[in-house]
Amino acid sequence: MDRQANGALVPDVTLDRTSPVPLYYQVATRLQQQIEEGDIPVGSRLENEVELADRLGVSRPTMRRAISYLVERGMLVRKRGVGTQVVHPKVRRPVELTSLYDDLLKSGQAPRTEIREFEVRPAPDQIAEALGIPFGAEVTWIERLRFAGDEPLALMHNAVPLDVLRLHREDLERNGLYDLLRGAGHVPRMANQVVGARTASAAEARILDEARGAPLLTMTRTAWDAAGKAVEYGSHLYRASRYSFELNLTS
Amino acid sequence: MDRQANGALVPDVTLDRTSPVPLYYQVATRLQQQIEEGDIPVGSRLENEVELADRLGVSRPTMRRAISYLVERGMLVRKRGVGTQVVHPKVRRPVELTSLYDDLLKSGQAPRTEIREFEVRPAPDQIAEALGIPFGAEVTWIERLRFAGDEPLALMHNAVPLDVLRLHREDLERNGLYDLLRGAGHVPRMANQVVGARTASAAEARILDEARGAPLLTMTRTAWDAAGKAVEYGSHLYRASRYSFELNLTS
DNA sequence: CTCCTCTCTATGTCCTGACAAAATATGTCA
DNA sequence: TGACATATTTTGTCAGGACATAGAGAGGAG
Repeated sequence: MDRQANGALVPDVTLDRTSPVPLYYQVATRLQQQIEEGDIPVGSRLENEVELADRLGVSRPTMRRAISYLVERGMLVRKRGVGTQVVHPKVRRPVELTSLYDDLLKSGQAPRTEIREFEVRPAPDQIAEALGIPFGAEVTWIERLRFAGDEPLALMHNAVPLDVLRLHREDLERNGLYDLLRGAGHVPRMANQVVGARTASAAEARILDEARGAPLLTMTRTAWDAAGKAVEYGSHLYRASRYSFELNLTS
Repeated sequence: MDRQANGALVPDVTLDRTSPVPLYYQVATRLQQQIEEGDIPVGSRLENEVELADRLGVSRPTMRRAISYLVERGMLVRKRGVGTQVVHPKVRRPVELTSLYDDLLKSGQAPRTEIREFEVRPAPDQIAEALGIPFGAEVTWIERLRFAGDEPLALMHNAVPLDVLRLHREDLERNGLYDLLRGAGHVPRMANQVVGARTASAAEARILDEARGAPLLTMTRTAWDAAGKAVEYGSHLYRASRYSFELNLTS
């Protein structure tokens, strides 16, 4: 019924209409696989939407939605009147919102964290403003030192509003802050970051095992969940000799 | 016909069906205005899709597309079975891909650029690899010093493949590099950036009017156009005392 | 031979209609 | 009164059709 013998054999259609996972998503995933495996070479044009939809046995809107999904992720490019092309694989991931902990985990280095300070106290005005909470409202204030292997990598300061998450020191020793936030249902979804640089003070140098005057990367961030509620403020110092930020931007 | 007297007055419907600008976009723009002007308060729930569509005289898919557009831009949040909410205004712009020149223009400071070097020459291997062009292929190589007001701000090095754009020194003196790229039809759409820090060498310090050993922000970037073609490689140095990167991340 | 126009193709926009699923509100029964 | 089942509301998914519009190439006129 949904198979046509138009010369070439139709590759196994793996769509499952009884599955709870949306059709358009199944189609998109299937397309993505074919692209990543090289079945559809980089730079080549896809079949046109109508034929593709026909061949897979879905409607054109569904097909379009699948393609749109991959276009938004930077994998395909559409041109009206021309067709849809596969773009260079080098640029396929948009910016991600990860914590240093996640970054280290992915790169295979064993992250270790030393909690140097942990207390509940009123937020300084500047931080209260960044978080959008009343002046003087209480937050959990944390100072942590992050190691990669044996060497210190970053000195991190965080403030978490009490009504977002009631932090415990033991949890923080085992998990990254972002994991805990996610677990509490406050998934960080948007963030504003400012990245700068300065030289290390004597105290900072001692903690980070650097020379005084060594260059440091600074990063301050406020993160919000999907509902727009501020869930975390952070002000971090990274050893520039050991760390840099990598970003993939789009648009 | 398309106006109903259901208690409150229907605000002037500004949709123009003869206009070439898509209906869904007109609707989205209109919604965005109402949100930004506070007509629809932060945190409040929108009318449901069906009623909204009815009231504006468009179909539900069109209405959905308009809403989806604003959801993707981080302005609205949808929850099935609940409704659509306006999120906090603080987090509404995704990452943007701009050049320093654009940044300065927007912030009202008069940007000035001094071209210190300008030549066509074979790309160093490292840069050729970043651009994905053959080793030894020729590029336009530029060194520029960027001023904000009277003070130097950044020392910038760029490489542009010859087949992307045949640069002229005079053009570059009047326009930002990204403007020129856009004008040539190679709109930068994706980029990979690495941000780090180091201290200034004696030569760099002299050029940037800093003390030797002063902290500098480093940024190297490769940018691609929509078709995945690499259009620019850049390696820049910023005075940390005068500049920092601001990023808005999502997801 | 060059330039214009026309046609063909592919994506872009928009509609109507329908059912599914999640979250909340309501109602019923013990 | 309280807990469970049910109804309602709202977004999510999907179909199929219609017309608009941009890009590219073919063909004809000068």
